Amino acid sequence: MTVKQLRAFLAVARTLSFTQACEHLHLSQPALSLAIKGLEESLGGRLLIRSTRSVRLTPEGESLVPLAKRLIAEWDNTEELLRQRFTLQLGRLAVATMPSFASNLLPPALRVFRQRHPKVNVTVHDVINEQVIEMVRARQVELGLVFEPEATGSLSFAPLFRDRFVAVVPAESRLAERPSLDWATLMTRDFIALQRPSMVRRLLEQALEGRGLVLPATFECHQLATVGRMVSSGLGVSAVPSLCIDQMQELGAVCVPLEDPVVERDVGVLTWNRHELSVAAVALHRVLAETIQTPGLSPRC
Amino acid sequence: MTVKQLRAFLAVARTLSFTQACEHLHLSQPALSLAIKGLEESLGGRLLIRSTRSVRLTPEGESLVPLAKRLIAEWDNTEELLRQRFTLQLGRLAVATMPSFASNLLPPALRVFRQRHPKVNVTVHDVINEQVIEMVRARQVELGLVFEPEATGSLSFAPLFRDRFVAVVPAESRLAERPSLDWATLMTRDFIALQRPSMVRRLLEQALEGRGLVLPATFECHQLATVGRMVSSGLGVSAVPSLCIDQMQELGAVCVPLEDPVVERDVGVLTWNRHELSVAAVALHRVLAETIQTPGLSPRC
DNA sequence: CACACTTACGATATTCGTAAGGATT
DNA sequence: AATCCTTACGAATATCGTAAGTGTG
Repeated sequence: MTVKQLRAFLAVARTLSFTQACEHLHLSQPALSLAIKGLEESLGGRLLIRSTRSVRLTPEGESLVPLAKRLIAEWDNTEELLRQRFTLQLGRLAVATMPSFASNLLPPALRVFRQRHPKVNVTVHDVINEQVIEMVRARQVELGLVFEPEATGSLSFAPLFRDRFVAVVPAESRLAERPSLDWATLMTRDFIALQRPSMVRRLLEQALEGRGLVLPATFECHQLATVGRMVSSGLGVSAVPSLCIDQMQELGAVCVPLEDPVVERDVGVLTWNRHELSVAAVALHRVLAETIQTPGLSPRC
Repeated sequence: MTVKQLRAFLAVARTLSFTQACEHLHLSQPALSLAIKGLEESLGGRLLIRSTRSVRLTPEGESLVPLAKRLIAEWDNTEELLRQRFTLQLGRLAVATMPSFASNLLPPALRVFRQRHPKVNVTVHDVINEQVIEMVRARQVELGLVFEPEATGSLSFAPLFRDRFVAVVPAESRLAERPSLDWATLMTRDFIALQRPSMVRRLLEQALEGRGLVLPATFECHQLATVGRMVSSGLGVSAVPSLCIDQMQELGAVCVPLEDPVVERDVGVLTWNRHELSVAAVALHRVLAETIQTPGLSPRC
């Protein structure tokens, strides 16, 4: 029994005429005859009574009609679903992202993606960096947006841009006018740090440790937005990845290049394996690579 | 997309190996490769990641697995169902029969049928002769067991045997010793008739009308079993189709050939159209033709 | 006799298996 | 080097369409 045969049978059952069914099927009468004959032989009995002048269904044929209808309908649905999924006319995609990326670079990228593929559903998990890695590893998401991990293991990391930490100071501070700052200078002020566990916090600690410096966390909080507000309120200074520059400036803080040491790290896309991504995931990855450019310092007002 | 391709895909998805899948499918590796390739092309994307050393599913492939499983399972079920129906390993059959046939000739025929085709479900509607014809015409049943109707219309009637009415008299009656009876003699006694509407009653009335005789219904009842009991109790005499002989004798009445006029009529199978019967219906028709012989008078004890 | 399905047959397409090729462990 | 999938190619099979055949209304 083949799909073609079932379709042929249904067409004949509907029209009760081989000739008419032929047109629907784009097939010649003899070919249709053979198809029906083949179906009947494969099932072991007659489905249609063909007296040269009329076509009718046998009871067995009659019982096959609803079954065949169902079968063909589900067949077509499945075929169409997969086809849509491949052409991104339909689909679901789950990504995980660290908070700093989620609130800065991701939204515009998603906007572009949405414009290109309006039917694809996207779920964004904004969790801390380590959890992103876990979610990719557990295959809960196809893509993860993270700082490059130390050990990728079975995962693969594709960098999007190199992120460099910048100082965040109150607009009223004298530091805000400097063209650049070094860590020693920055740390003469009260420092507002993210609480552990946080990748940003860890990157800072690791970088300073190499230079014999200690992070003096006068204030600690969870959210970058809070850091920005605290700085702009004059409570102290901080240092954040450059991908947060826009957010910090919107919150009223000023970002200044930070050196000695320069703390930098790749930000990119983490996947289980690049080769077995869904079409939707590949498309989003492409959009990310296209839309994201290294965040830099815009001229201060 | 074809059934073969889906089966091939499922086999590879299960084993995650083309080589192993080949054995299950009885196919060579290259043929399998081409089948998968064809499926992927027809759907417009890759379902499997083949690195020379390992085979894995793409997310789209993964999403296809449960759909394909369902599809193939239903496909096989449908195919098997029809095949069983054709080989009478399964099936349903509805027949209608007039009461006299139901309680006399049908049971042994059904026994044989059941023995040959134990999996076929048979529904027997035992209703009056006219209703049998209606049920066949309405296609509620495939076969009807009736006296030959006056007008078959679009139905076709195939006779099984020619039935001749016999007299039914009490065992103690002097009439019981006669080798045969005529109607005039029989009607000197009280007559026990079936109530209208009844084919048996109608046949009698029609036959006697032609001879200027009138049916003197002293007693009337619905069931043939009651007629038998009433006769054997000495309440009177009756006349029944020969297919009821055994039943009457079991009830203690005596059957005697009846003449002048001889009332006879074909009993047979009524169908909508012989050519579009189910395999099961044809089989039962065949069993009926084989097992049923014209009921006659066995030697009295 | 005209219409509708079936059979016959040659052409085309598809599918299959064998053999060679390529890549990874 | 061994294993596993892919590509190449010739052969077998299946399917299709044209043309002739057959039976019914």
